[in-house]
Amino acid sequence: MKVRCRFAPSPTGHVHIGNMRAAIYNWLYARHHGGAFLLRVEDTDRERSTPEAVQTVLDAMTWLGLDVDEPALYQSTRREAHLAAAERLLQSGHAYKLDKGGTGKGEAVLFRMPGRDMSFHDEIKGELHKGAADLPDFVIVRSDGNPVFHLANVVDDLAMDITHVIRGDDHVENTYRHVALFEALDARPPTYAHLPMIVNAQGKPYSKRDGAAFVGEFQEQGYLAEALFNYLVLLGWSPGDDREVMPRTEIVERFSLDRVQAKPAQFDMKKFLWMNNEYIQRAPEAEWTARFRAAFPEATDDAYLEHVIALMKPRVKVWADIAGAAYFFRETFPIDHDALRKRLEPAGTRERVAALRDRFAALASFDAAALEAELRALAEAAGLKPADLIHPVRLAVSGQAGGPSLFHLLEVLGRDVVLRRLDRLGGF
RNA sequence: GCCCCCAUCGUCUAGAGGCCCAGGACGCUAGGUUCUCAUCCUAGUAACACCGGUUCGAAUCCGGUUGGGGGUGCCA
Repeated sequence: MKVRCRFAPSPTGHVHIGNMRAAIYNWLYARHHGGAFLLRVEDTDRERSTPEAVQTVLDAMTWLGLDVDEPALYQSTRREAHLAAAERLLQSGHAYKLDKGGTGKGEAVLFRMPGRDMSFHDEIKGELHKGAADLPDFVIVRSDGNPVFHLANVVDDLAMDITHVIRGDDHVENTYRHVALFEALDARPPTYAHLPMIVNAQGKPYSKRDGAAFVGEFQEQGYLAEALFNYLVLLGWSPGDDREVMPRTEIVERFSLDRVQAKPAQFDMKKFLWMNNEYIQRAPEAEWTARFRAAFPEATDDAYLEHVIALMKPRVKVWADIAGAAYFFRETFPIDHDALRKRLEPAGTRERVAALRDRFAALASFDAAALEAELRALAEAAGLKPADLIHPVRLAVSGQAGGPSLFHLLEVLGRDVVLRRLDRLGGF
């Protein structure tokens, strides 16, 4: 039988990384087995399930490259099917009406559990059991006539011909109900796999308070989709050897549910940042160019841009870091005043920088080697360490305490810009 | 409270009775490279939760304890 997996989010306006990991695992399982990956939008909460909220889910999936094989099924269109199933269960004696709790709100439809101990196989946790006493009947249609999640979920999985349900740990206990529902509907339940949760440093469910928790935030902050994909896959699964940074094709090839952990995993921002860096450094040149152009529309000189990228690349860990290269393109850029003050402190520094400026102005060729020779010569003549000149010059031209090799930086900026910024030092 | 699940370095994990006085990665620390920052290189640090069994032999099997997580809705 062909594998059919699904991702069934309720659109809330945000896509939590825990949900996205479930989507990724479903996608991987389907792709590994040459099956189908489907999307079901559980949009029965009309308040929150706005078109924008649905679009957020779609965007997140597109960004991470989770392609869907069939048109999405919107649960809100399925109400009649859900109610028909309830009616069928009523007819077959698997359900009954009751004013549960005597609320006076009218009668709800309750599903009659089998009244025996139950068990099911979980691909991650193994054989799970529960006693009949802990499996009470439950509502499948509210007294207001609306179907409940459990009913809708099972009826839709049936309609979509789902073979494997890979979802969060919070659904483990629901699974007994779902299995019973499938059986009462004369259907074979799908295979289940419950993923442990993603937790924070305190072991509690990872939330927005712990940092970026939604897919959209990672995208906005300049992380790479492939890095997030790779990191999320490794959060609870490993291929069994020491491979970590893997191309997607390899992950698809090696993925299996039996290597998924049964315990919660902590999201480690440090390691994710490392992972992101692995990917960003390998990003195609065209991507780097596009990112720089987007950040600095004034970058029109291709050769110049190429030089800047070469200098900045190892210092960019997240696309947002590109903003730190502003001094290459603009005359107004952030200045680290504390560092500048400190570097200008030693007596005579300004004068020596001014002298250096004049020497730079007179240079026959404004290249890194010549600049370095000139600066070192002046430093030696003044009885200083090269660093005593390098730091103030760096602050003067870039506003920053750190950055690319100074002499290459100066060469790329060019004589005019460098001289102007050194002159400007007098104003500080 | 009751039910279910889980338990290897700080973190993510390898390990399915001897290959493990436990391996890799991130982190951290110390060196190296260097004009700074980042990168890079080298080394180091650090774990089988605890107590009992089973066995010639246990991180691996069993029981208990402790700790953690999930569930316990006419929410999803």
